[in-house]
Amino acid sequence: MEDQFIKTATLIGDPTRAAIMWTLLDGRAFTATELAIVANTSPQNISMHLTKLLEGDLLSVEKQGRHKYYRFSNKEVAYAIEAMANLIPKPEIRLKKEKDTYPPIKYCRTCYDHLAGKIGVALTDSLLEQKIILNTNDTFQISSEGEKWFSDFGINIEEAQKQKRIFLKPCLDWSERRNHLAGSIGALLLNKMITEDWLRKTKNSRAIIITGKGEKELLKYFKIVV
Amino acid sequence: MEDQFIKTATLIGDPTRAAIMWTLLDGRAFTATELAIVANTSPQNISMHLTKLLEGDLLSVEKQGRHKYYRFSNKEVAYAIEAMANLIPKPEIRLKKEKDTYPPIKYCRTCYDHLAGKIGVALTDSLLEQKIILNTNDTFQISSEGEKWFSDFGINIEEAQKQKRIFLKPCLDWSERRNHLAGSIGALLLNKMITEDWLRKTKNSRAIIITGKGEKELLKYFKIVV
DNA sequence: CGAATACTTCAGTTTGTATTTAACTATGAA
DNA sequence: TTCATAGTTAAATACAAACTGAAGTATTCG
Repeated sequence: MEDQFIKTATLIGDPTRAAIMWTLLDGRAFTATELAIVANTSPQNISMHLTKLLEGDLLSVEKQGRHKYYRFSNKEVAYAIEAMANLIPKPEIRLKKEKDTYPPIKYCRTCYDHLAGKIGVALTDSLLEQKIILNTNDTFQISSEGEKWFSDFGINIEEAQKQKRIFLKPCLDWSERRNHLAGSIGALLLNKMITEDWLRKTKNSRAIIITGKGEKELLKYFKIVV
Repeated sequence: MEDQFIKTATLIGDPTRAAIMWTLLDGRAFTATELAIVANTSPQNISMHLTKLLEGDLLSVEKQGRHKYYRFSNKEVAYAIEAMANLIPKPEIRLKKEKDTYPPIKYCRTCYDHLAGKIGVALTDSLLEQKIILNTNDTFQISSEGEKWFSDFGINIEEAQKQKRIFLKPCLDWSERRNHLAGSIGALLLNKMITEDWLRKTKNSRAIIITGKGEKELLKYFKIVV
């Protein structure tokens, strides 16, 4: 078992391959050429590395015409890379921006079934600021005003609470190193935004597209600039 | 941020250093010489690698006389290594042992504040088998007999349920790849066993020692052979 | 169809970094 | 004191594995 672990560790621990994994963490699927560009190397070389990652079962491919789309083969891989990203030494000073809107969204992805990425964090911040949810020592709770807010928004909280899965929990986002909403509430919010066509899921990827309607509504409800 | 990630990945991704991390995952603190032995290399070499891991803030040291004890510098490191260990390709066939006791414990460690390692898994299995807890699609629940059992055991469930933290949840163990008890119940069980002197915490490590009394009681209550 | 793009394969070269050899300091035991 | 053990440092060496160049296949597009 030890050698197996060493194999996996050395597989991830090559500069070019680590760059690949880092890029794929964004949730989208990338072509070999795209990965060669971001990893700053030749097509031949990236091809070799991608083969190794495939053999190690860390990635999966899908062929579309003359393109090959690579992405993580399963969520455990994403978890591992996120956990590793979490070990990056923290910057000393965090610049605290005093603005009344949240910074523009660079990308938008789902953390398996709830919203993560910059939008997930911004959304969570906004919910906290509006006191819709409350943070008491890293546990989220819905306030009494929040209960009204969710029902106005069209989400039935009682039903969510009945579900087996954990109702409401924070989930550390690697890119922002801040908590965003997970649990069934996170999933319900995501779902609602998709049915309302604020957001659309993309095929074969964890990435999410923001519609024109979504852009307006996100600004209105959450002061998020897309 | 990308280069930082690459640095971390390559730091872990050297065979000798990966072997070190794998060894330390057990929770105990090891001396440089011990690590050289398990990693199958020379003292000079292990010294070089340990220096790099210290510089990367992945490990911390404590000097005791002429010995230096190395261990993970924080829990995030353990999380990351566990997440990586989770990527190891699963063995095709799982040998299912049909015994009426659980296999001997090789080591015993806490997963931050609940019992993990072989003993944690064996304990959870035993609780499941005795129908003290029930597993319904990867969510644990306490049965009605279980409620009585816990109160007989000296654990007040009602109080635990009032706590903010998640009451009862499974936690995937890297070594056994099986769920064990986390949440407040896991912590309470661990605590109880410590106050009853079945188990003792060791200084400077996540490892746990089983006392003579504990050995008898674990067999009696849970059919666990230590 | 031919030309361009996307990707792969293979053989040869380079290079980064792990390891070895050797000499040194510090602590503990006899 | 003297010897043994624990660990470090520095320079020289070795080597695996990444990379390069050249040539190949497959697909799309005009």
